[in-house]
Amino acid sequence: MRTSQLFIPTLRDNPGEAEVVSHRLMLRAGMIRKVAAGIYTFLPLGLRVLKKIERIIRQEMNRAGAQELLMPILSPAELWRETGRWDFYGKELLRCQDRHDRHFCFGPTHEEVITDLFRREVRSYRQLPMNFYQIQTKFRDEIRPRFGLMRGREFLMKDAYSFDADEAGARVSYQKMYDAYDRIFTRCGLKFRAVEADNGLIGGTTSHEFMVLAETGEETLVYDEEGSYAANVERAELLPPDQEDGADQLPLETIHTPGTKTVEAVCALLQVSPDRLVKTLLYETPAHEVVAILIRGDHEANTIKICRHLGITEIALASKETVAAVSPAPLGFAGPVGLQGIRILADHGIKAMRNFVVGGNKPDTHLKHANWGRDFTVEAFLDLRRAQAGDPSPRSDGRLHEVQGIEVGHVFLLGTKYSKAMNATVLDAQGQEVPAIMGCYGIGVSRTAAAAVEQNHDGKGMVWPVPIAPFHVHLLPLTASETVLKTAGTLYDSLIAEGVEVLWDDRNERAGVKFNDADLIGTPFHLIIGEKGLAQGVVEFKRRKTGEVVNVQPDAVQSHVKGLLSAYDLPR
RNA sequence: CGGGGCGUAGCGCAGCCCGGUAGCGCGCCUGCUUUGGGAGCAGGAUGUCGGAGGUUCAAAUCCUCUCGCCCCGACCA
Repeated sequence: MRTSQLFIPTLRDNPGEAEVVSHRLMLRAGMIRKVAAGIYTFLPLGLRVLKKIERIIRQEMNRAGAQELLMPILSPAELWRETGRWDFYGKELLRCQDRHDRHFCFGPTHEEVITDLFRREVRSYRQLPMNFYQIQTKFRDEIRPRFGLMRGREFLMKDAYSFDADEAGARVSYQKMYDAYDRIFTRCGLKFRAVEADNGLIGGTTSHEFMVLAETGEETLVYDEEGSYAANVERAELLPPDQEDGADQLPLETIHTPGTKTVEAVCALLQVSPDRLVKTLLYETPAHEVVAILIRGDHEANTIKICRHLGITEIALASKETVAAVSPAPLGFAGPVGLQGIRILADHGIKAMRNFVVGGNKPDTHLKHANWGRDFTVEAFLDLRRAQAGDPSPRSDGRLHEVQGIEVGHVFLLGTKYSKAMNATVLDAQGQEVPAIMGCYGIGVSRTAAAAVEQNHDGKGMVWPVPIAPFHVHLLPLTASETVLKTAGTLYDSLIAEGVEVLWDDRNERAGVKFNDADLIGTPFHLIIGEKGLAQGVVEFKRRKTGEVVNVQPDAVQSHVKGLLSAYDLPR
């Protein structure tokens, strides 16, 4: 493709609207343009990347036995009412009405639509397993779209849904998808990690997230170097301590600690380390129950774990007013000793502690040498805190490490949540009607493109992994001289004939402009043709990622490129 | 939804405090020269100053309302 025939409006300056690197570079490289908050047009170059990713996904989904179909963007309210999600999904579900005042929504996901299809068409366990997928535009009316393609409202997603007659079959279907995802992101040329994840509101029992590793990722993952455990930090399990502190219990001491509201301040004043302190966090449930959570001073509470233990979906730190109603202590001085009428749950790290410091449950007071059991009663010791680097792995003798990631895929074993709600059943071998066991599997296609940039860029621009690069080779004739143009034309034709995707910068621009645009666009290989090289009978091949340059004779270019590309499993 | 910031030429910005000719750089158009890391010279085009009201002889500038965008938080497959 010639640059003169491809709309690539590159920008020299950083657009003011973009903060994160993928957003900035994709705008600058002329890949995307914003239409409204979280809504983008893909320009030709950006679309080529999406299509590459799509091709890899299609191949691997098909190989895994899934069948492609295409569902509508709009779906009728009735289906969503059946599962209760018409109300439950909240404002993220963008709704509209047609001319007959019938209610519809823009699909944020398609469990309802696919389950409706399934129940109408499939009768017998003999037809299973089945797995349907589509690559389609989704709409989620996010509270705050941001970071360009990373969290758009309209985005391209691959979603798949598996149906099985029994749990064992469902696990096989799940594993197939897990393996397919592993191949997909590997083939995309991305560094990623699959981690155990929280099922959240979608329900079900098992889920894994596929995370592209990037410092700018919003998600935090923990893993042990043995490879035995990797999880989203919000999910990461921590085992109870295996031994308790056997020290003698010392007498409780009251200490005057005016103005020391933070863990740091208390530790500085009392000359103790934070791991000798227990903080008392007062949370309020949606039903206005106040719960005290005890966490070691150097640890952080994990609200998702707290919610799971309490069997609720959301919880927030109690307001000043609520705190005042249950404790005479102002914020910063809450403590478990003498706390009346509310549940006290402790992270199991507390179980190993003796003679620790707690808030005094009254103004300007802390207590030293507090002990659970003697000074206050804990309803239960549970896993309530957020994992952090250095914590012991729950599956090995190793320690956990932390790394940032971008969620690009999520696989769920759903169970029967949707099939039961919508009465999607098949007859099993005994002639009994059983609800289908479902799984659902998503890949954010446009987000994968953005994540690839977050992971692969430098000061000059993007550095695309070869399999998803918009082009393989960027052909850069540096002058308009006859020999240079002739060589460029010949090489272009010979590479195109071999199926190599070449972007030929045929603009009458100076070398610097072409180099800078090429670096910005980030095509993996630059084929540079200049007078200097031709005088010595060579053209130059530059690898974008390393800047490494090799001279090649024009005759040898075709085989050289074939050699370079043969190292990759390219989508066809 | 809470907090913060920003809307002035295609892009990046200045001007606003202290009201009085709408500017700079890049880009764009024409011509000539130039051509290995964002060229030079000469000439040229481009603005409902986000929108609506108000104050004023006079509003990009002051006031009120509104719309949009970005960032932080809450939230999130």
